[in-house]
Amino acid sequence: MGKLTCDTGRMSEVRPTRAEARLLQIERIKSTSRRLMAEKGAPGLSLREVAREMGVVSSALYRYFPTRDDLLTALIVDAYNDLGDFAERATSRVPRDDPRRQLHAAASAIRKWAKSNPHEYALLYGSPVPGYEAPRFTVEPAARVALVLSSIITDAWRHSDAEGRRDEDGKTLRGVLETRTLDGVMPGVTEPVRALSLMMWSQIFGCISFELFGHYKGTVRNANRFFAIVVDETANLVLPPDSDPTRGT
Amino acid sequence: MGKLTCDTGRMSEVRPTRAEARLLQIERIKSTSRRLMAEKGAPGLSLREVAREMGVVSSALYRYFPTRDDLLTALIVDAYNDLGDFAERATSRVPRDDPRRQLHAAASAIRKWAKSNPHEYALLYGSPVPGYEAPRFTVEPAARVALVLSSIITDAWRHSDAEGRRDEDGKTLRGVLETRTLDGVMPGVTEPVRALSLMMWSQIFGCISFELFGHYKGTVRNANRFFAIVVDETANLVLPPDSDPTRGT
DNA sequence: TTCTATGGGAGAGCACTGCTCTCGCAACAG
DNA sequence: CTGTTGCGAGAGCAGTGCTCTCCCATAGAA
Repeated sequence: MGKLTCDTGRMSEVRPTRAEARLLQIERIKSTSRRLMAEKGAPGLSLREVAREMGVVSSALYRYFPTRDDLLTALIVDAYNDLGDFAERATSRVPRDDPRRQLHAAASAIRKWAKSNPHEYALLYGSPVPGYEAPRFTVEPAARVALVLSSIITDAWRHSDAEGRRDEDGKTLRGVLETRTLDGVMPGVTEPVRALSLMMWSQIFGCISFELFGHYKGTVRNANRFFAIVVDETANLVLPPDSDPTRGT
Repeated sequence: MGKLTCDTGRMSEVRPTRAEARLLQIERIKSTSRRLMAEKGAPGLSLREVAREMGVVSSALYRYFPTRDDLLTALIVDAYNDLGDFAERATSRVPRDDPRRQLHAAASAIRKWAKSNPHEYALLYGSPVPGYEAPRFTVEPAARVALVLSSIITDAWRHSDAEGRRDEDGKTLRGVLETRTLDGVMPGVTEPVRALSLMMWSQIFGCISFELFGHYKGTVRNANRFFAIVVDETANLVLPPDSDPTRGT
């Protein structure tokens, strides 16, 4: 299907080719779905409504997505990538020698994205759709988001003179983490710091979920500042002690 | 695990009265729904299937729950109470002078409940059903769960000689938390400890959600021990330094 | 006991959903 | 110019939440 006949030397193409039109239509379906999802939420997303909105009959969509779940999967992948991009860009705007501020920037970006795309956030980090098994190719875009946080921590330790916290008796953490994965993602970081990084990861998303899903109602008044405090506290656990440029050494 | 048995307790009457029959039928609807939900998940819960399972026509259910959301709300309230009971009982089995073990017991109980009732957990702490606004009377049962954790911490500080961490400059935490609520729930606990307690709360549920929703796949191998480590680390933040009976003073 | 009001199940029906299938048209390839 | 292929239209199936009407057994009043 993806065969492009490029040797025909076709010049000024006013109309898009079949393959281009297909990609364009896929993009139109996804953006319409995103718009409707923003209004009514992911589980309420209706193929028929998407079609109606596009001025097309519902069965036409099945030419592009064989099932509703496949459309959702495409939206999930896009959302992961969007969030990953957003967090990466926010992080890269902070000087590399200030990992604490980098963490704050990354975490705030994630939270900001979540608050402006609540339904897509819920799709990624809320309850998984029952009976829906995330396909293989969603894990790589999903990992990008976590990678933003982990690489800040890894870099901080790489450029630090401090010794990472060690597993004192050497037994506490044996077999707790998947070393195979983490050796690649957080090279040179001690096991306890890796564990605390995973802890920070779930802490950040736990906070955002609680805020977004309304569990803080009645206890947290200023969610912005509370979130900043939480990030700062967990940063203390995962960053080397000499990592704050303003704070001496 | 805390399953509700609908027992009229009345022996004199062979046939139940109208009111009793009604309560009994409500209980039957809820338990059938719970069973189906355990198989197919909350969003896939179908009134018609519940009715079919009960050997009754679907419209009959509307005599008891005016809408599907009302049935879900009833299930949510029951689930919060069930989880709250379970966590309370687990906590009360640990001596009061060991708050750290109490926290471990409470957190483990919550996690255990979540793993044996994953769909109900998702209903409580996953993405909220879109367009569904949790009614007033769900917040009290919801608060019970958080109360288990917060009262362990409050008790620990009450029976401790240590001074709770103070808000040094007095400005950092001003207006961050809802003092009105927390004064009642965590009396005599300093503001930073309250904030860290909320942090612990979302940390615990964040971990459980990540584990249950599959986000730890590829990074955490032994979730039991990882969870214990996380609880222990956060316990360090919220408990008074002299609170461990085994550790001197 | 008799009468009547009420509660609750049965069943039809409406508008909606995901999904399948067939048909016919238009753009492409050889 | 002649297949082949891609794609939209439309009908149709089984399922959904929910409403409405009908009808009967029961509970309470006379």
